[in-house]
Amino acid sequence: MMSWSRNDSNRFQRLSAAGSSIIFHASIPTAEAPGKLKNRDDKKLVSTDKEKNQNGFTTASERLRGHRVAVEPYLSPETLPSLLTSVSVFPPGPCASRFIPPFNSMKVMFKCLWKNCGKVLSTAAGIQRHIRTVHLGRNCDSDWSDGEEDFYYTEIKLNTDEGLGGPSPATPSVLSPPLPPHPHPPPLSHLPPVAGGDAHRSPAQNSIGISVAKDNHGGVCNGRLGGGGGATPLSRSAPSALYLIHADHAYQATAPVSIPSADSGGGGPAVGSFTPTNSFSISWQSPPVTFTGNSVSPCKSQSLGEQRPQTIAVLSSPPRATAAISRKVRGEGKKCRKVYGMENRDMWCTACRWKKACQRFTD
DNA sequence: TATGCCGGGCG
DNA sequence: CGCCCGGCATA
Ligand SMILES: [Zn+2]
Repeated sequence: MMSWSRNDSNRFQRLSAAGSSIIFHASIPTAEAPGKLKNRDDKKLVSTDKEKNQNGFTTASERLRGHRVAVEPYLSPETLPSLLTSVSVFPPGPCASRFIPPFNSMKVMFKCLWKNCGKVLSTAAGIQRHIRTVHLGRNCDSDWSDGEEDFYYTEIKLNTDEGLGGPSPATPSVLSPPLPPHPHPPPLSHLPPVAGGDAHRSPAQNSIGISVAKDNHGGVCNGRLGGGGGATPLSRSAPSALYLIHADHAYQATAPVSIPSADSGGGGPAVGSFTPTNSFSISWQSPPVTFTGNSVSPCKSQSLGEQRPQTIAVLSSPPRATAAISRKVRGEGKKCRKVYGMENRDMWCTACRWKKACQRFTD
């Protein structure tokens, strides 16, 4: 007759894994398919619960969980109800840095992210003007800008060697043996295709290119989320993942969601045993923390070559007004235990006696 | 460390 | 079910 109220959806479950990932996508995936993201024109959705379900990254995260990967959402300022989610791809090896490597010959372009546009210009001013006039309908004179255009275009870096021709999404091999030290990381398009392991593909066109690797030698983990429509590894809508996007809105706050590794339980030396079976959710609350480097695995010795994750940013629906829905925050009010004390345990409500959620002092 | 309570085990 | 408790997140 009584049911214990539990906010399972808000609970974090432990995940046994070490590793982190960065999701990237060159444009807001708005195609009509599972996992699609809504453009923020949809202001109605802002701050609503529905909005949260709009973003496919949650889903992506959900799936990543199966591969023991961490997802780090970056929140953009509240004025912009958009979310930058970053997931980095860690190649195997003991030391995975999460900084963007200096690419050889890169050419910076600016791509319009407006749905079905994709116009690419070589100057920021140009793209801004394009967006302002074409998409935002601000014919007004030149200069006026509230900065909104910024969110509809992105800076992309193209490898001039490969050009736009090869629509091969970045799919770092993660199962292959660690590469020898390499002064310069190879161009994205040279990355080997998905090596062994299970390659998961979502039928969605909006799939987010995700490749994951565990930086922990103990476990093997290779997953690829999305990237292809149907059975083809390369979707024509996917090539966007090729770009090394660089969202220059550096003011995002981070809300890192990392997956703790192994077991911390009392006594059991369970290091190395993994059981990725729990549910997973992301808290949109952004702690005052900023980017603090790798939180997953400290670089240990071993002179193996180091590879870096490719980092690309992504826009998605805004969390906004989420101050409340973070993780279960223990209620302030004192409960039976504290009120009556251990010695008067018989005065506690039954729930408290059974170590359940107090039903006498609810908050 | 203390508190709150989820998840699971037992009868 | 009622009841208890390990273990974990949080304060
Ligand atoms: Zn109580």
